[in-house]
Amino acid sequence: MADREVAALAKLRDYYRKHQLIPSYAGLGDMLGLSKQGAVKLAGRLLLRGWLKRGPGGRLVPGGAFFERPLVGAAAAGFASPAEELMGDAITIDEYLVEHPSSTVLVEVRGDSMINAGIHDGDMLVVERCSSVNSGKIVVAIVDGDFTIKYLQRDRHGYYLQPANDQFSIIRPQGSLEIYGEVVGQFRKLR
Amino acid sequence: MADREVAALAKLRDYYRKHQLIPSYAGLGDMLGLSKQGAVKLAGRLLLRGWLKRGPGGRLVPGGAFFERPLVGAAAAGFASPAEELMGDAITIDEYLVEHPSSTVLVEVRGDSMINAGIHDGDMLVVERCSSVNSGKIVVAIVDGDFTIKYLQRDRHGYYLQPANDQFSIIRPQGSLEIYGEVVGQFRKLR
DNA sequence: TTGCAAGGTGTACGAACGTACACTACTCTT
DNA sequence: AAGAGTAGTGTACGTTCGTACACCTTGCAA
Repeated sequence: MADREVAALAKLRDYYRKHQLIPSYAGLGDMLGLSKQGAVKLAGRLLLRGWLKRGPGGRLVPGGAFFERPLVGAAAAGFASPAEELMGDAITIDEYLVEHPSSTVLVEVRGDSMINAGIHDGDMLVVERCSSVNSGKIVVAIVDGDFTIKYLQRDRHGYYLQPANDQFSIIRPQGSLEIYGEVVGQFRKLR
Repeated sequence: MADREVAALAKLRDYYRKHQLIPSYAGLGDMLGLSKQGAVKLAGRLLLRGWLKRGPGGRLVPGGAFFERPLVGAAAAGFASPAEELMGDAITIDEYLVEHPSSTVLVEVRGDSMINAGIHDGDMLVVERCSSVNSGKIVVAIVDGDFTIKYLQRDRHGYYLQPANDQFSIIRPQGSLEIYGEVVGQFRKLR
C-alpha cells in the first residue's frame, strides 16, 4: 500500500514548515524509522508522484504537489477531514501571485478609475517592473510624477492610457509614456 | 555599503523561487561572483538582518523577512533608484491576508453571484473557518451539499443568504443554515 | 602614522551528502 | 513450485558541504 508514502508526506510537510527544508536521505530515514537506503527508495517513490523533485546537488526539494492543499472547489461535495484542508504553508499565495520576486513590488490603489476591471480603491496590486508592456494589459504608468493604473492601448496615433470607468477619460501622453510595470495580480482584505 | 546585500537578496529570491532551496555557500559564491569565503561572510550579514536563518546541518534557509515585498505607495512621487524602493514598507502577502493560518483555507470562486461585491468567477478567496459569523459579512455556506458564497444577512425571520447580483435571488435556508467560514480576503491573477 | 574594523581571497579538513551495488524478506502471479 | 516485483538493510566510495584559520586590501578615526 501507499500508506507509508502518505505518512511520510505528512511528516515531511511538518518538517518543511518548521525548517523550510527537506531533510537529507539520512535525516529522512531517521524521521521515519528507516535506514538511509530505505529513505532513498521511498523518496524515489515520492519523486515519481511529484511530491518531491530534485534540486541542485541532488538535494530533495518540494515538488509541485507538495504544497497543494485540497483546494475546496465550489462544487466540492465532500470535505471530510478538516485536518487536511488546513492551509499550513504561508508561501502558497505568494508563489501563486509572484513569478519574479526580485522585480515585483506591491502598489496600493487610490481612486476608482479601474473599477470596471474589478480594481477598487484600497486594493493591493502585484506589479512586475518592466519598461515595455504589450497593449491591452493593465499597467502602472507615471503621469506627471504620479502613479496611475490604466489599460495600455495603442491605435494609429500611438499608445494611450484607458481607464475602466466611464467617468474618466482617456489619457494621451504628450511626449513619451513612462511605464512603471505591469499589473499581474491583485488582492484585498475583506474584513 | 549594504548595496551588495540587497543585490544578493534579489538574486536569492529568484533562485529560491526556482529551486525552493537556498544554495550552498559555494553555489552562493558562484551566483554572486564571489569566493566561497566571501559568500560565507556575506551570508553572515544576511543572517543578522533576518533575511536568512540556519537550518539543520548548518544549511541556509529563508528567514522571516525573506518573503517580504517592497510596498510602493500610490502617492509616491520619486522612485528614482530601485534601491530606494526597498527603504519603504515591506510586507508578505500571506501575512497580510492570512491571520490564522491553521484555520484558513482557500476557495476558488465559481459563478457570478457576488460580482457586485467585486468577487468574480475564478477568483481565489481566503476563508477563515468558523461556525458563527456576524451578519453583513461575506460567508461560504453549504446549501444542499454545495459551497456557495453570499452575504449573510438577518431579518425578523432569521438568517438568509443574499447574493450581490440582481440576477440571483435571496436564499432562505429551510431548517438550519450551515456556515463553512467567513471570507476575509481575496486575490486573483491578472496575467 | 598608527590602529582597526570591514569585506574580500586561498587553503585545509573532517563530517555529511548523494549514489551505487549486493543482498534479504515478503507478496503476489503464473 | 517458480518467477517477478516490491520494500527494506548493509556497506562502500567519491564529492560536496560547513567550518576554521591565515592573510590581504581599503576606508576611517585616533
